[in-house]
Amino acid sequence: MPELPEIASRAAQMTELLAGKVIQEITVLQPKCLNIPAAEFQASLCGAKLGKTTCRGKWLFTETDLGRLLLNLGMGGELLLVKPDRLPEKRRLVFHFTDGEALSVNFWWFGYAHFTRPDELHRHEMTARLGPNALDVSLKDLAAAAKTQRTRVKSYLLDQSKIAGIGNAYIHDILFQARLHPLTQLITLTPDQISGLHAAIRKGLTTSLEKGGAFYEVDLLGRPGGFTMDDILIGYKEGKPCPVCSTPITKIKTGATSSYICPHCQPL
DNA sequence: TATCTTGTTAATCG
DNA sequence: ACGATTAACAAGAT
Repeated sequence: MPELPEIASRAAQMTELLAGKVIQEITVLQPKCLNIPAAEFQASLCGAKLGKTTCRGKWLFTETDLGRLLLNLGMGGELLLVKPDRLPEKRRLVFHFTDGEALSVNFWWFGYAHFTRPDELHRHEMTARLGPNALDVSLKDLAAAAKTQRTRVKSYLLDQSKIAGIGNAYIHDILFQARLHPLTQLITLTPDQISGLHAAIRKGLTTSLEKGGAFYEVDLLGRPGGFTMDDILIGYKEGKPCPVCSTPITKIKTGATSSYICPHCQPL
């Protein structure tokens, strides 16, 4: 559940469904996703009472009275609240609660479940450098950054230390709505283009956020998000006509990632 | 079999 | 120092 819309809706749901639960036992099926030895992780969180869950970028932060649980679902994953006899086949970690329910954690590639003690919150390297959530970045902030940051617009948007929460799925439509080629130098943007980009970020993310995230991820109860392919303008629609000018959408390589663009609407 | 992928870090080059 | 690029890492689908 990689990007901000999924993470933010999941955080809200976790607070709603998990706050108040007490961890009784933790099953660790994949120790590699932890930041500390499994035994220490289990000992640290057993007996913890869960508080609210918040998010920053692609990270979920669940507060407990014994420390903080940090989750990053990597390139896709599931958090499922189930009865212990209904656990999914694929799982890396299971939190058993004293009320008889269980939270199963899985990711299909690269994910993290980390723990920090209350006095070490600031020492967590992987989240310490995250920038503000994408929806909290003001037009003024973006304009200021665009004056000094010498990089390509796509690289900038994906840089979690600058803006947190945008990934390589939502970025296609964000750049399309802003009418910008991914490889455009940020520093060359006009004030109009910057305000267009700011609006496109908000539009691209809130549309999905309001629908509970993307269809390819499910919530704690196993329900898929309401943001479907029909809501996507050009992303993953190679060869299909651009909704604005009907030019076929193309897929191009942009560094290590791919980008879907309308070559007519987003010239370099 | 080869290649793709919603993420992040580290190493390397210019 | 900084930006760009590549590889690596715990998988699964096509």
